[in-house]
Amino acid sequence: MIDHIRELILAAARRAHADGTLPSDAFPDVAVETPKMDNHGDFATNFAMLSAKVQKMAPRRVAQALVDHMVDPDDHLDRTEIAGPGFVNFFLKPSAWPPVVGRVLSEDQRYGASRIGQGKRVQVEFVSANPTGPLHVGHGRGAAVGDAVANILACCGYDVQREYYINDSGRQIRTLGRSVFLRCREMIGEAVEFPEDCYQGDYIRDLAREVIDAKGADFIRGDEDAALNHCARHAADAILAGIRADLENFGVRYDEWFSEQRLYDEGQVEQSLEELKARGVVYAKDHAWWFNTTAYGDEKDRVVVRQNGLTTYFASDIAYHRNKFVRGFDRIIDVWGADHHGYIPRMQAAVEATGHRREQFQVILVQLVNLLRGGQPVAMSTRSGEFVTLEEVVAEVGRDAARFIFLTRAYDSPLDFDLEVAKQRTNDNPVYYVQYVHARIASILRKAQENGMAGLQWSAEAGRRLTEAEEIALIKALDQYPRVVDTAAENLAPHRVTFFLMQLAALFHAYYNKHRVLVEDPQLAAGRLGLILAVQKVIRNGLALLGVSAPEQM
RNA sequence: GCGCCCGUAGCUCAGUGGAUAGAGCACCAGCCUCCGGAGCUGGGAGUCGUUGGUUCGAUCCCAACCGGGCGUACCA
Repeated sequence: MIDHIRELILAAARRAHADGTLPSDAFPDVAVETPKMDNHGDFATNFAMLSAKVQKMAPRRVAQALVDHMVDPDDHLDRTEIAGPGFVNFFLKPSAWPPVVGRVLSEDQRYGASRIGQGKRVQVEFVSANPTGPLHVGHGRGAAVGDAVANILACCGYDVQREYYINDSGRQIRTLGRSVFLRCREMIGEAVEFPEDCYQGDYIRDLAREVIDAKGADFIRGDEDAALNHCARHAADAILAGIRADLENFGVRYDEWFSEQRLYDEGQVEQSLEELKARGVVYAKDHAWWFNTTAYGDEKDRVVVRQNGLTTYFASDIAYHRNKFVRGFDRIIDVWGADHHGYIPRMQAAVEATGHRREQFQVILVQLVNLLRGGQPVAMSTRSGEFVTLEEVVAEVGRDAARFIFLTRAYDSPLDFDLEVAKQRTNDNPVYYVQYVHARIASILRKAQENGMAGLQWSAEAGRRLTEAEEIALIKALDQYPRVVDTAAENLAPHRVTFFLMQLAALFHAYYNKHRVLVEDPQLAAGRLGLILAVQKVIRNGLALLGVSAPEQM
């Protein structure tokens, strides 16, 4: 509907320019909004205020020119008015709204989809936790955000790929191997001092037990390098398998699991460094190689090859992001924990230095999760080994509740996640509030079947019977949904969808409590059944974007 | 010190330059012979951290300051 209003405004402006009322044809981007107050109409535009300067006319006179030239072929407008400093307010006839229901019903699962992505290839890389320990709740938030962003972009016409980057080389894996190896030696009765910089969690002991069971105590006592390597490989493989299982259980499926080691094996790290040396942005100093990231806005240059000849993590990350573009993505999005924000400038430098535009690379910085139980903080520390894993959270509160709650905040806002609240089936817990609408409508539809009302079909005639204020309010909300999805895509902000769904759910519950759907009058019943079916479809579509199920019964 | 994020109702948070700033929770008072009460209706609550600036118009953009979080490795 909003696009329709925009067309009316633009057409009126063109007409006004054609007959000389408006001197300039330099029209601003037509902004149409839905005013907060009912007495400001269903839609309003600030066209006149934005145009005043270029038209050299007072805003209210520009507004008058628009109103005078407004043509309404569909007969949707009840009236227009000029208000305040120069707003043009549009009041629609009630009859303008019901056709929206018909559109939702016919577009069905496609309702809300758009083509703003123009088929551009975009990659969303998320979670990418090092395979040195199980996923925790923070990773869960990143997974929920990344997956939902990918869903939303796909819905808006982007060609989306989901990727997990596996940090399977480097020091952390060696530390992991050493941690397991030392626990092995402990278990076969040797006195060892377990260093603080090793991984402390109980899962390390479990892995050590597996190694001993498979290879025997003599293997641990034998060649130390061989044992260490085996421990590292076994631990990394086992932990990665666990991560994959956790994510699958969380409803996240990746298109690609990309190995860091592969970049080394294929010589891509070396190749990208050589390219950067050739371009003169990587230089030698103090027996190390440095990337001139300050030239791209970083606060200091960064080492890519250390004095000892080993590459840094940054070096492989340069190669990795170069590789992403080589694979043909127009745009790449990384989802990181907020504690990595200091890393952004050097990564932007890498993207630009490898010949791409800064806007082609975006980072979603997800703020931390405060895990609570009954209002009390739950201790979370990887070092002490005391943390609540994603797997445990999902097992306790369920996948749907976890995903929904992760998406009830803007990602740049810290999130309190209370386990007790998350598993409660009360209105403290918004996921059930929304899902309940879907189930309740399903129940009404079942009831309609039983009552022999299944044959009632939506029609324009039935739509004309939808005149109650609550019905118009619901339809207006349905009408806004496609714009909500577009805005969520433009801002990479899934919580917009979450908030919309809670609002739509509230409107439905209010309607339900006030009006009966299954009434005697067949036309009215047909109209109301069509309306609630449309609500159900939008709830389902929206929940799907969030990766949350839409149950028929609860 | 420097950099990034955040300061909005008692609490948790929405609000990507528009008119009189919203929701949930909490608190108080009501609503089930009727399609699912995991629901609904009504009520109070604010110098949008402070001060300047840009603008016809600022919670939103800019600057400075105050307060909180995070980061500031030849770690990953």
